[in-house]
Amino acid sequence: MNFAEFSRAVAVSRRDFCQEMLAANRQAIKVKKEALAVKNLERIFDATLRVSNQKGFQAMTMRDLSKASGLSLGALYDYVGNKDELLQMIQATGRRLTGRILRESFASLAEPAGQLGAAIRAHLFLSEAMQPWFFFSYMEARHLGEREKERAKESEQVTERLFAGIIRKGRKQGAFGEVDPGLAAAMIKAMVQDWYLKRWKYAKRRVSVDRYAAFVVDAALRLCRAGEAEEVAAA
Amino acid sequence: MNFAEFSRAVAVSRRDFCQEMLAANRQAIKVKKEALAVKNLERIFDATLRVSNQKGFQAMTMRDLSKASGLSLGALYDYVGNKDELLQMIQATGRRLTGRILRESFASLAEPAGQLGAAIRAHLFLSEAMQPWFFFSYMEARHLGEREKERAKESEQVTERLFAGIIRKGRKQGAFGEVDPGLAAAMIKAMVQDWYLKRWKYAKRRVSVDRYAAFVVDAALRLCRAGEAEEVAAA
DNA sequence: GTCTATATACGGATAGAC
DNA sequence: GTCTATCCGTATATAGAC
Repeated sequence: MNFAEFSRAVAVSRRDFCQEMLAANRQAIKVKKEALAVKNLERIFDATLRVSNQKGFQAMTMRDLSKASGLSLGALYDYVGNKDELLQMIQATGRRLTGRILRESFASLAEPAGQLGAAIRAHLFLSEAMQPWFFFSYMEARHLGEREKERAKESEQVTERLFAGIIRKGRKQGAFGEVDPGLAAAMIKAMVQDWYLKRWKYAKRRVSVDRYAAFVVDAALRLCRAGEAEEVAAA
Repeated sequence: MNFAEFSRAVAVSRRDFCQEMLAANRQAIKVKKEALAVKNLERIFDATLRVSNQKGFQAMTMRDLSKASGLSLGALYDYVGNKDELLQMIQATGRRLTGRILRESFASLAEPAGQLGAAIRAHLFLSEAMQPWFFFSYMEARHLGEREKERAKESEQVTERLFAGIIRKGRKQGAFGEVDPGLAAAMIKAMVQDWYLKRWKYAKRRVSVDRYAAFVVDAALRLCRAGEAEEVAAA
């Protein structure tokens, strides 16, 4: 599976995001016409991520958002309630969407090495398709309330446990060598995260997602085949 | 070299930091008594990181800072000029300090594998000793002006080039196998960064710096001995 | 549904007493 | 050197016209 194939198979466009967001907040959004509401939510969503990812959500004023979205200050408040709710709304929608897609994306494979590769690719490709949200989510997570912050951490750990689970199974089956599944999973997560946090770096070097994915999968497998490699190093 | 040894050898206390900061901003700071100025700078520095790392620098008001540092609003302005200068001052001081220590910390070793391990450890231990600053610096970098932002990116790339240089040399000497030095360096950097960005995670699992360092060094060497490991996997 | 105008509050920075 | 009191700009959120 490469990124082009992934994009064709999974629906994660801005429109999909905003439809999900509207559905989950139907009562709070004052505008009734479905199509219009989605259209304007898209403008708000887009503007929020664009401005926030440049100067931070805190520093973005509602006037900034008004200018960037093309809606007046008054109109904005027909959609968002207040600035804080806007943040919560975006975070919650994103987590729901990514969670669902990740869960769906690797039930099929059986062999641990294949599973690990598929999980890493699913993650990377998802973060590529929704890069602005992933970046935003990471950077603004600590500005949320305690409850939401815990959810964000939990979300990170779910991913890691998923990797760790595959590694643990691989060890039992003898496909992988001696390696701490928890730490190995954390390292994989860190490598995946670097892709959407340091876009500028990889863009500068003209590294594509597909090449990056191949490298990370390779690095992960090397790490997990630790026991065998160790003997070589010692020999 | 473990963390305890590193701590004994290198001076990176909060006091050291603030002395450096005072020296570099002597003309801007109105308070003349050296010892007093350092003491209050420590309180300001400490409070800034504590509050910022919780709610973000932008969201921290000067009133927050006043309360957290124990100095009055008026007194603060005898030390900081304005809020923006405070940010710049902390960033510049930290970069100078870390840059100097890193450069000094591995001239001695000759063999590539040893050098790579030493460089990784130096980085990790430094980020451990100055964790609040590293976290702050990472999170607030994008809120700086364009010029300072470029400096932050440059600072990241300097580190990476350092890793990449060692790997490249190792390949030439035959100590390492087939691996992209640039990407491998980026992965190492990502793993090192995870330590100070996700403290909560490792604290929860009771992973020490020393254990983390051992794991990362091991992972890095495995990655760089790619060529050899590959043959094993294929066999 | 969307706009402009505005009430109300809060933050940065300073003046001047102690 | 440090404090309190205050100025002034700007932010959020709403009311009410169109």
